[in-house]
Amino acid sequence: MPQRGRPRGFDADEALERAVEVFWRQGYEGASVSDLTEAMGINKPSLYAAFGGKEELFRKAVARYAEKDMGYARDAFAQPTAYEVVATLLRENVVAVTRTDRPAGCLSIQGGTSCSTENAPIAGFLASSRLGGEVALADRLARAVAEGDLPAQADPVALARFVMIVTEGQAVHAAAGVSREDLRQAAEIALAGFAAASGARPPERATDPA
Amino acid sequence: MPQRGRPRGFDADEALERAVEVFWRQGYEGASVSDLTEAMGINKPSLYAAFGGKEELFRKAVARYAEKDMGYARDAFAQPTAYEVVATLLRENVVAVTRTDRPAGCLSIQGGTSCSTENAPIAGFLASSRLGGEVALADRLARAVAEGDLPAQADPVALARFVMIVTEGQAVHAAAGVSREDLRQAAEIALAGFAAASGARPPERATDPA
DNA sequence: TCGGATACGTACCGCTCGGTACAGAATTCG
DNA sequence: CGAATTCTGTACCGAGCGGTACGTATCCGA
Repeated sequence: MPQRGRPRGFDADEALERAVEVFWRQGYEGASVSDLTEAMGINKPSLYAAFGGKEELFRKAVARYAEKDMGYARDAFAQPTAYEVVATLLRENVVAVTRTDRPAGCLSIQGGTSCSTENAPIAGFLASSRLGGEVALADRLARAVAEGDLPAQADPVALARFVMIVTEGQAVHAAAGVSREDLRQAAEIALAGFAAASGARPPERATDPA
Repeated sequence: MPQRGRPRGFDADEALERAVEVFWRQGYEGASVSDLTEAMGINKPSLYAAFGGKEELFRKAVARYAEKDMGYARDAFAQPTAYEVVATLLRENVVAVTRTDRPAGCLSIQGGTSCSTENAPIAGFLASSRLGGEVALADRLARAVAEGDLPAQADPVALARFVMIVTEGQAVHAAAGVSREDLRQAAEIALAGFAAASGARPPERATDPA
Protein backbone atom coordinates (compact mmCIF):
# COMPACT_ATOMS: atom_id res chain seq x y z
CA MET A 1 0.00 0.00 0.00
CA PRO A 2 1.55 3.28 -1.11
CA GLN A 3 1.83 6.30 1.15
CA ARG A 4 -1.20 8.48 1.76
CA GLY A 5 -1.23 11.85 3.47
CA ARG A 6 1.61 13.97 4.72
CA PRO A 7 4.82 12.01 5.14
CA ARG A 8 6.46 11.75 8.53
CA GLY A 9 9.02 14.46 9.09
CA PHE A 10 11.42 12.37 11.16
CA ASP A 11 13.10 9.00 11.06
CA ALA A 12 11.18 6.77 13.45
CA ASP A 13 14.09 4.41 13.82
CA GLU A 14 16.48 7.15 14.73
CA ALA A 15 13.96 8.67 17.13
CA LEU A 16 13.57 5.30 18.84
CA GLU A 17 17.32 5.11 19.13
CA ARG A 18 17.36 8.40 21.02
CA ALA A 19 14.57 7.18 23.24
CA VAL A 20 16.64 4.13 24.10
CA GLU A 21 19.41 6.36 25.35
CA VAL A 22 17.13 8.54 27.44
CA PHE A 23 15.46 5.55 29.10
CA TRP A 24 18.85 3.96 29.58
CA ARG A 25 20.32 6.98 31.30
CA GLN A 26 17.30 8.05 33.33
CA GLY A 27 15.18 4.96 33.80
CA TYR A 28 11.53 4.60 32.91
CA GLU A 29 10.18 6.80 35.65
CA GLY A 30 13.04 9.27 35.53
CA ALA A 31 12.52 9.90 31.83
CA SER A 32 9.69 12.38 31.29
CA VAL A 33 7.83 12.60 28.03
CA SER A 34 9.36 16.05 27.60
CA ASP A 35 12.86 14.60 28.03
CA LEU A 36 12.02 12.03 25.41
CA THR A 37 10.49 14.34 22.82
CA GLU A 38 13.36 16.77 23.21
CA ALA A 39 15.96 14.06 22.61
CA MET A 40 13.94 12.56 19.79
CA GLY A 41 13.45 15.93 18.11
CA ILE A 42 9.68 15.56 17.87
CA ASN A 43 6.56 16.86 19.60
CA LYS A 44 4.40 14.99 21.99
CA PRO A 45 1.55 14.28 19.56
CA SER A 46 4.07 12.81 17.10
CA LEU A 47 5.42 10.55 19.81
CA TYR A 48 1.93 9.46 20.65
CA ALA A 49 0.94 8.86 17.03
CA ALA A 50 4.11 6.98 16.12
CA PHE A 51 4.71 4.96 19.27
CA GLY A 52 1.45 4.93 21.20
CA GLY A 53 2.55 6.52 24.45
CA LYS A 54 5.32 6.40 27.00
CA GLU A 55 4.91 2.78 28.04
CA GLU A 56 4.63 1.41 24.50
CA LEU A 57 7.62 3.51 23.52
CA PHE A 58 9.57 1.99 26.38
CA ARG A 59 8.69 -1.55 25.36
CA LYS A 60 9.75 -0.80 21.80
CA ALA A 61 12.95 0.74 23.10
CA VAL A 62 13.71 -2.36 25.11
CA ALA A 63 13.05 -4.57 22.10
CA ARG A 64 15.38 -2.48 19.99
CA TYR A 65 17.95 -2.51 22.74
CA ALA A 66 17.79 -6.28 22.99
CA GLU A 67 18.32 -6.64 19.28
CA LYS A 68 21.07 -4.07 18.77
CA ASP A 69 22.93 -3.76 22.06
CA MET A 70 22.62 -7.35 23.19
CA GLY A 71 23.26 -8.88 19.81
CA TYR A 72 26.49 -10.27 21.17
CA ALA A 73 24.41 -12.84 23.05
CA ARG A 74 23.44 -14.49 19.77
CA ASP A 75 27.10 -14.75 18.79
CA ALA A 76 27.92 -16.10 22.21
CA PHE A 77 25.29 -18.83 22.05
CA ALA A 78 26.69 -19.90 18.69
CA GLN A 79 30.12 -20.68 20.13
CA PRO A 80 31.04 -24.36 19.87
CA THR A 81 31.72 -25.09 23.54
CA ALA A 82 30.08 -24.12 26.81
CA TYR A 83 33.29 -22.53 27.97
CA GLU A 84 33.45 -20.32 24.93
CA VAL A 85 29.76 -19.48 25.17
CA VAL A 86 30.20 -18.22 28.71
CA ALA A 87 33.54 -16.56 28.02
CA THR A 88 32.08 -14.66 25.09
CA LEU A 89 29.02 -13.71 27.10
CA LEU A 90 31.00 -12.37 30.04
CA ARG A 91 33.62 -10.58 27.99
CA GLU A 92 31.26 -9.06 25.48
CA ASN A 93 28.96 -7.97 28.26
CA VAL A 94 31.83 -6.00 29.72
CA VAL A 95 32.31 -4.29 26.39
CA ALA A 96 28.59 -3.63 26.02
CA VAL A 97 28.14 -1.99 29.41
CA THR A 98 31.17 0.27 28.96
CA ARG A 99 30.75 1.60 25.44
CA THR A 100 31.74 5.24 25.27
CA ASP A 101 29.15 5.91 22.58
CA ARG A 102 26.40 4.60 24.84
CA PRO A 103 25.19 5.21 28.38
CA ALA A 104 27.06 3.13 30.94
CA GLY A 105 25.39 -0.03 32.16
CA CYS A 106 22.38 -1.85 30.83
CA LEU A 107 18.92 -0.61 29.91
CA SER A 108 17.32 -3.71 31.32
CA ILE A 109 18.52 -2.77 34.80
CA GLN A 110 18.75 1.00 34.58
CA GLY A 111 15.27 1.02 33.13
CA GLY A 112 13.92 0.24 36.54
CA THR A 113 14.60 -2.46 39.11
CA SER A 114 11.81 -0.96 41.19
CA CYS A 115 8.97 1.36 40.38
CA SER A 116 6.01 3.14 41.88
CA THR A 117 3.06 0.84 42.39
CA GLU A 118 1.33 2.09 39.26
CA ASN A 119 4.42 1.33 37.16
CA ALA A 120 5.17 -1.99 38.80
CA PRO A 121 4.44 -3.82 35.51
CA ILE A 122 7.46 -2.11 34.01
CA ALA A 123 9.83 -3.56 36.58
CA GLY A 124 8.19 -6.94 36.13
CA PHE A 125 8.51 -6.75 32.38
CA LEU A 126 12.23 -6.02 32.62
CA ALA A 127 12.81 -8.71 35.20
CA SER A 128 11.09 -11.37 33.17
CA SER A 129 12.92 -10.41 30.00
CA ARG A 130 16.22 -10.79 31.86
CA LEU A 131 15.17 -14.16 33.17
CA GLY A 132 14.30 -15.11 29.61
CA GLY A 133 17.95 -14.70 28.70
CA GLU A 134 18.87 -16.88 31.61
CA VAL A 135 16.59 -19.65 30.43
CA ALA A 136 18.14 -19.45 26.97
CA LEU A 137 21.60 -19.82 28.46
CA ALA A 138 20.49 -22.74 30.60
CA ASP A 139 19.16 -24.43 27.47
CA ARG A 140 22.47 -23.89 25.72
CA LEU A 141 24.38 -25.35 28.66
CA ALA A 142 21.99 -28.28 28.86
CA ARG A 143 22.81 -28.96 25.23
CA ALA A 144 26.48 -28.90 26.19
CA VAL A 145 25.81 -31.56 28.81
CA ALA A 146 23.91 -33.64 26.29
CA GLU A 147 26.77 -33.33 23.83
CA GLY A 148 29.33 -34.34 26.41
CA ASP A 149 30.92 -30.91 26.29
CA LEU A 150 30.07 -30.47 29.98
CA PRO A 151 30.19 -33.29 32.52
CA ALA A 152 26.89 -35.00 33.30
CA GLN A 153 26.81 -33.70 36.86
CA ALA A 154 27.02 -30.06 35.76
CA ASP A 155 23.85 -28.12 36.63
CA PRO A 156 22.93 -25.97 33.60
CA VAL A 157 20.27 -23.98 35.43
CA ALA A 158 22.49 -23.06 38.36
CA LEU A 159 25.42 -22.26 36.10
CA ALA A 160 23.30 -20.05 33.88
CA ARG A 161 22.01 -18.25 36.93
CA PHE A 162 25.53 -17.60 38.13
CA VAL A 163 26.59 -16.20 34.78
CA MET A 164 23.58 -13.91 34.55
CA ILE A 165 24.13 -12.70 38.09
CA VAL A 166 27.66 -11.70 37.15
CA THR A 167 26.51 -9.85 34.04
CA GLU A 168 23.92 -7.97 36.06
CA GLY A 169 26.47 -7.06 38.69
CA GLN A 170 28.81 -5.87 35.97
CA ALA A 171 26.08 -3.65 34.59
CA VAL A 172 25.42 -2.13 38.00
CA HIS A 173 29.12 -1.59 38.46
CA ALA A 174 29.52 -0.04 35.03
CA ALA A 175 26.66 2.34 35.72
CA ALA A 176 28.60 3.46 38.78
CA GLY A 177 31.50 4.40 36.53
CA VAL A 178 33.83 1.43 36.88
CA SER A 179 36.18 1.10 33.92
CA ARG A 180 36.13 -1.51 31.23
CA GLU A 181 39.53 -2.86 32.19
CA ASP A 182 38.51 -3.24 35.82
CA LEU A 183 35.40 -5.13 34.80
CA ARG A 184 37.42 -7.38 32.54
CA GLN A 185 39.39 -8.64 35.51
CA ALA A 186 36.19 -9.51 37.29
CA ALA A 187 34.89 -11.29 34.21
CA GLU A 188 37.96 -13.50 34.14
CA ILE A 189 37.51 -14.41 37.80
CA ALA A 190 33.89 -15.28 37.11
CA LEU A 191 34.93 -17.36 34.14
CA ALA A 192 37.37 -19.26 36.31
CA GLY A 193 34.55 -19.88 38.76
CA PHE A 194 32.33 -21.15 35.98
CA ALA A 195 35.04 -23.49 34.75
CA ALA A 196 35.73 -24.79 38.23
CA ALA A 197 32.08 -25.34 39.08
CA SER A 198 31.05 -26.84 35.75
CA GLY A 199 34.08 -28.87 34.85
CA ALA A 200 34.26 -27.05 31.52
CA ARG A 201 37.64 -27.10 29.90
CA PRO A 202 38.97 -23.93 28.29
CA PRO A 203 40.14 -24.31 24.67
CA GLU A 204 43.75 -25.45 24.53
CA ARG A 205 45.44 -22.14 23.81
CA ALA A 206 42.97 -20.02 21.94
CA THR A 207 41.89 -17.21 24.25
CA ASP A 208 45.08 -15.41 25.21
CA PRO A 209 47.82 -15.87 22.63
CA ALA A 210 51.35 -14.63 23.37
CA MET B 1 17.73 19.86 77.88
CA PRO B 2 14.21 18.78 78.82
CA GLN B 3 11.30 18.66 76.45
CA ARG B 4 9.50 21.84 75.51
CA GLY B 5 6.28 22.19 73.57
CA ARG B 6 3.95 19.52 72.32
CA PRO B 7 5.54 16.08 72.22
CA ARG B 8 5.84 14.21 68.94
CA GLY B 9 2.92 11.93 68.31
CA PHE B 10 4.85 9.18 66.52
CA ASP B 11 8.03 7.15 66.90
CA ALA B 12 10.56 8.68 64.54
CA ASP B 13 12.61 5.51 64.43
CA GLU B 14 9.67 3.38 63.50
CA ALA B 15 8.56 5.93 60.90
CA LEU B 16 12.03 5.85 59.35
CA GLU B 17 11.81 2.09 59.25
CA ARG B 18 8.64 2.31 57.20
CA ALA B 19 10.26 4.83 54.90
CA VAL B 20 13.12 2.38 54.30
CA GLU B 21 10.65 -0.19 53.07
CA VAL B 22 8.84 2.21 50.76
CA PHE B 23 12.06 3.44 49.18
CA TRP B 24 13.29 -0.12 48.94
CA ARG B 25 10.22 -1.34 47.15
CA GLN B 26 9.58 1.65 44.93
CA GLY B 27 12.91 3.40 44.52
CA TYR B 28 13.64 7.04 45.24
CA GLU B 29 11.73 8.46 42.31
CA GLY B 30 8.96 5.90 42.47
CA ALA B 31 8.21 6.69 46.09
CA SER B 32 6.05 9.79 46.36
CA VAL B 33 5.87 11.85 49.52
CA SER B 34 2.27 10.73 49.83
CA ASP B 35 3.32 7.08 49.64
CA LEU B 36 5.84 7.77 52.36
CA THR B 37 3.60 9.66 54.74
CA GLU B 38 0.88 7.08 54.36
CA ALA B 39 3.25 4.23 55.23
CA MET B 40 4.83 6.21 58.04
CA GLY B 41 1.47 7.17 59.49
CA ILE B 42 2.23 10.87 59.59
CA ASN B 43 1.36 14.03 57.65
CA LYS B 44 3.58 15.86 55.26
CA PRO B 45 4.48 18.73 57.59
CA SER B 46 5.54 16.21 60.23
CA LEU B 47 7.77 14.47 57.72
CA TYR B 48 9.29 17.74 56.76
CA ALA B 49 9.82 18.87 60.37
CA ALA B 50 11.26 15.56 61.52
CA PHE B 51 13.36 14.58 58.52
CA GLY B 52 13.88 17.72 56.45
CA GLY B 53 12.32 16.61 53.17
CA LYS B 54 12.27 13.71 50.76
CA GLU B 55 15.95 13.67 49.89
CA GLU B 56 17.16 13.98 53.48
CA LEU B 57 14.71 11.29 54.49
CA PHE B 58 16.13 9.05 51.81
CA ARG B 59 19.70 9.59 52.97
CA LYS B 60 18.66 8.80 56.53
CA ALA B 61 16.84 5.73 55.31
CA VAL B 62 19.93 4.53 53.50
CA ALA B 63 22.04 5.10 56.59
CA ARG B 64 19.61 3.12 58.69
CA TYR B 65 19.50 0.40 56.06
CA ALA B 66 23.28 0.16 55.98
CA GLU B 67 23.39 -0.22 59.71
CA LYS B 68 20.53 -2.64 60.23
CA ASP B 69 20.18 -4.62 57.01
CA MET B 70 23.82 -4.76 56.05
CA GLY B 71 25.13 -5.40 59.54
CA TYR B 72 26.22 -8.83 58.36
CA ALA B 73 29.08 -7.12 56.53
CA ARG B 74 30.69 -6.19 59.84
CA ASP B 75 30.51 -9.78 61.00
CA ALA B 76 31.92 -10.91 57.68
CA PHE B 77 34.91 -8.59 57.87
CA ALA B 78 35.68 -9.91 61.34
CA GLN B 79 36.14 -13.47 60.09
CA PRO B 80 39.67 -14.76 60.56
CA THR B 81 40.49 -15.71 56.97
CA ALA B 82 39.86 -14.14 53.59
CA TYR B 83 37.98 -17.22 52.49
CA GLU B 84 35.63 -16.99 55.43
CA VAL B 85 35.20 -13.25 54.97
CA VAL B 86 34.07 -13.73 51.40
CA ALA B 87 32.04 -16.84 52.16
CA THR B 88 30.16 -15.03 54.92
CA LEU B 89 29.63 -11.99 52.74
CA LEU B 90 28.24 -13.96 49.83
CA ARG B 91 26.08 -16.28 51.89
CA GLU B 92 24.70 -13.65 54.22
CA ASN B 93 24.01 -11.39 51.29
CA VAL B 94 21.80 -14.10 49.86
CA VAL B 95 19.89 -14.21 53.13
CA ALA B 96 19.62 -10.43 53.30
CA VAL B 97 18.20 -9.98 49.82
CA THR B 98 15.61 -12.74 50.29
CA ARG B 99 14.16 -12.00 53.73
CA THR B 100 10.44 -12.59 53.74
CA ASP B 101 9.94 -9.79 56.28
CA ARG B 102 11.63 -7.31 53.97
CA PRO B 103 11.31 -6.23 50.36
CA ALA B 104 13.30 -8.45 48.01
CA GLY B 105 16.65 -7.18 46.85
CA CYS B 106 18.75 -4.33 48.15
CA LEU B 107 17.85 -0.72 48.85
CA SER B 108 21.17 0.47 47.53
CA ILE B 109 20.28 -0.78 44.06
CA GLN B 110 16.49 -0.60 44.10
CA GLY B 111 16.78 2.93 45.39
CA GLY B 112 17.87 4.02 41.96
CA THR B 113 20.58 2.92 39.55
CA SER B 114 19.50 5.74 37.27
CA CYS B 115 17.47 8.86 37.82
CA SER B 116 16.09 11.90 36.11
CA THR B 117 18.72 14.56 35.58
CA GLU B 118 17.55 16.56 38.56
CA ASN B 119 17.85 13.54 40.84
CA ALA B 120 21.14 12.34 39.41
CA PRO B 121 22.88 13.04 42.75
CA ILE B 122 20.78 10.30 44.31
CA ALA B 123 22.09 7.66 41.93
CA GLY B 124 25.60 8.94 42.47
CA PHE B 125 25.20 8.85 46.21
CA LEU B 126 24.08 5.22 46.11
CA ALA B 127 26.81 4.23 43.70
CA SER B 128 29.55 5.76 45.78
CA SER B 129 28.25 4.19 48.97
CA ARG B 130 28.34 0.80 47.27
CA LEU B 131 31.88 1.40 46.09
CA GLY B 132 32.74 2.34 49.67
CA GLY B 133 31.90 -1.19 50.70
CA GLU B 134 34.10 -2.49 47.94
CA VAL B 135 37.06 -0.46 49.17
CA ALA B 136 36.52 -1.80 52.67
CA LEU B 137 36.58 -5.35 51.35
CA ALA B 138 39.71 -4.66 49.31
CA ASP B 139 41.38 -3.37 52.46
CA ARG B 140 40.40 -6.49 54.33
CA LEU B 141 41.79 -8.71 51.55
CA ALA B 142 44.98 -6.66 51.39
CA ARG B 143 45.40 -7.35 55.07
CA ALA B 144 44.98 -11.04 54.30
CA VAL B 145 47.80 -10.78 51.77
CA ALA B 146 49.99 -8.99 54.30
CA GLU B 147 49.25 -11.66 56.86
CA GLY B 148 50.12 -14.45 54.45
CA ASP B 149 46.52 -15.66 54.48
CA LEU B 150 46.34 -14.95 50.75
CA PRO B 151 49.23 -15.50 48.33
CA ALA B 152 51.31 -12.44 47.51
CA GLN B 153 50.20 -12.39 43.88
CA ALA B 154 46.51 -12.15 44.80
CA ASP B 155 44.97 -8.85 43.72
CA PRO B 156 42.77 -7.58 46.57
CA VAL B 157 41.17 -4.81 44.55
CA ALA B 158 40.15 -7.07 41.67
CA LEU B 159 38.92 -9.77 44.02
CA ALA B 160 36.86 -7.32 46.04
CA ARG B 161 35.36 -6.00 42.84
CA PHE B 162 34.39 -9.49 41.77
CA VAL B 163 32.73 -10.23 45.08
CA MET B 164 30.77 -6.98 45.08
CA ILE B 165 29.67 -7.58 41.51
CA VAL B 166 28.25 -10.92 42.55
CA THR B 167 26.40 -9.44 45.52
CA GLU B 168 24.90 -6.77 43.28
CA GLY B 169 23.83 -9.33 40.73
CA GLN B 170 22.27 -11.39 43.49
CA ALA B 171 20.31 -8.37 44.63
CA VAL B 172 19.03 -7.74 41.12
CA HIS B 173 18.10 -11.37 40.81
CA ALA B 174 16.37 -11.43 44.18
CA ALA B 175 14.35 -8.37 43.24
CA ALA B 176 13.15 -10.34 40.22
CA GLY B 177 11.80 -13.00 42.56
CA VAL B 178 14.52 -15.66 42.44
CA SER B 179 14.46 -17.86 45.52
CA ARG B 180 16.95 -17.96 48.33
CA GLU B 181 17.97 -21.52 47.57
CA ASP B 182 18.61 -20.74 43.93
CA LEU B 183 20.77 -17.79 44.90
CA ARG B 184 22.70 -19.93 47.35
CA GLN B 185 23.87 -22.19 44.54
CA ALA B 186 25.15 -19.18 42.66
CA ALA B 187 26.93 -17.91 45.77
CA GLU B 188 28.80 -21.20 46.08
CA ILE B 189 29.90 -21.04 42.47
CA ALA B 190 31.14 -17.51 43.03
CA LEU B 191 32.95 -18.59 46.14
CA ALA B 192 34.68 -21.33 44.19
CA GLY B 193 35.72 -18.72 41.65
CA PHE B 194 37.07 -16.51 44.37
CA ALA B 195 39.06 -19.39 45.84
CA ALA B 196 40.44 -20.39 42.46
CA ALA B 197 41.42 -16.86 41.49
CA SER B 198 42.86 -15.82 44.83
CA GLY B 199 44.48 -19.00 45.97
CA ALA B 200 42.53 -18.82 49.20
CA ARG B 201 42.17 -22.11 51.00
CA PRO B 202 38.81 -23.03 52.50
CA PRO B 203 38.90 -24.00 56.19
CA GLU B 204 39.67 -27.70 56.61
CA ARG B 205 36.19 -28.99 57.33
CA ALA B 206 34.29 -26.18 58.97
CA THR B 207 31.68 -24.99 56.53
CA ASP B 208 29.59 -28.04 55.76
CA PRO B 209 29.68 -30.53 58.62
CA ALA B 210 28.09 -33.94 58.16
C1' DT C 1 -7.40 21.46 -8.76
C1' DC C 2 -9.54 19.70 -5.29
C1' DG C 3 -10.82 16.07 -1.62
C1' DG C 4 -9.17 12.72 1.55
C1' DA C 5 -5.73 11.38 4.58
C1' DT C 6 -1.95 11.84 7.53
C1' DA C 7 1.54 14.57 10.25
C1' DC C 8 2.83 18.76 12.72
C1' DG C 9 2.59 22.49 16.30
C1' DT C 10 0.33 24.99 19.80
C1' DA C 11 -2.15 25.23 23.51
C1' DC C 12 -4.48 22.92 26.76
C1' DC C 13 -6.60 19.00 29.99
C1' DG C 14 -6.91 16.95 34.86
C1' DC C 15 -3.79 15.23 38.09
C1' DT C 16 -0.02 14.53 41.10
C1' DC C 17 4.35 16.08 42.37
C1' DG C 18 7.41 18.06 46.37
C1' DG C 19 6.89 21.52 49.57
C1' DT C 20 4.64 25.03 52.80
C1' DA C 21 1.41 28.70 55.40
C1' DC C 22 -1.37 28.88 58.99
C1' DA C 23 -4.45 27.97 62.62
C1' DG C 24 -5.39 24.94 66.46
C1' DA C 25 -3.87 21.42 69.97
C1' DA C 26 -0.69 19.84 73.49
C1' DT C 27 2.95 20.34 76.45
C1' DT C 28 6.53 22.91 79.97
C1' DC C 29 7.89 26.85 82.51
C1' DG C 30 6.93 30.87 85.21
C1' DC D 1 -3.42 30.76 85.34
C1' DG D 2 -0.91 32.53 81.05
C1' DA D 3 3.18 32.69 77.92
C1' DA D 4 6.30 30.36 75.19
C1' DT D 5 7.17 26.49 72.43
C1' DT D 6 6.53 22.56 69.60
C1' DC D 7 3.77 19.41 66.96
C1' DT D 8 -0.58 18.25 64.08
C1' DG D 9 -3.97 18.72 60.36
C1' DT D 10 -6.03 21.11 56.61
C1' DA D 11 -5.75 23.43 52.82
C1' DC D 12 -3.05 25.25 49.52
C1' DC D 13 1.18 26.65 46.28
C1' DG D 14 3.57 26.64 41.60
C1' DA D 15 5.39 23.27 38.59
C1' DG D 16 5.63 19.37 35.96
C1' DC D 17 3.46 15.05 34.84
C1' DG D 18 1.27 11.95 30.87
C1' DG D 19 -1.88 12.66 27.44
C1' DT D 20 -4.98 15.08 23.91
C1' DA D 21 -8.12 18.54 20.93
C1' DC D 22 -7.77 21.11 17.21
C1' DG D 23 -6.36 23.96 13.49
C1' DT D 24 -2.79 24.00 9.93
C1' DA D 25 0.55 22.06 6.65
C1' DT D 26 1.77 18.61 3.32
C1' DC D 27 1.28 14.71 0.80
C1' DC D 28 -1.56 11.29 -2.64
C1' DG D 29 -5.12 10.06 -5.96
C1' DA D 30 -8.80 11.47 -8.79
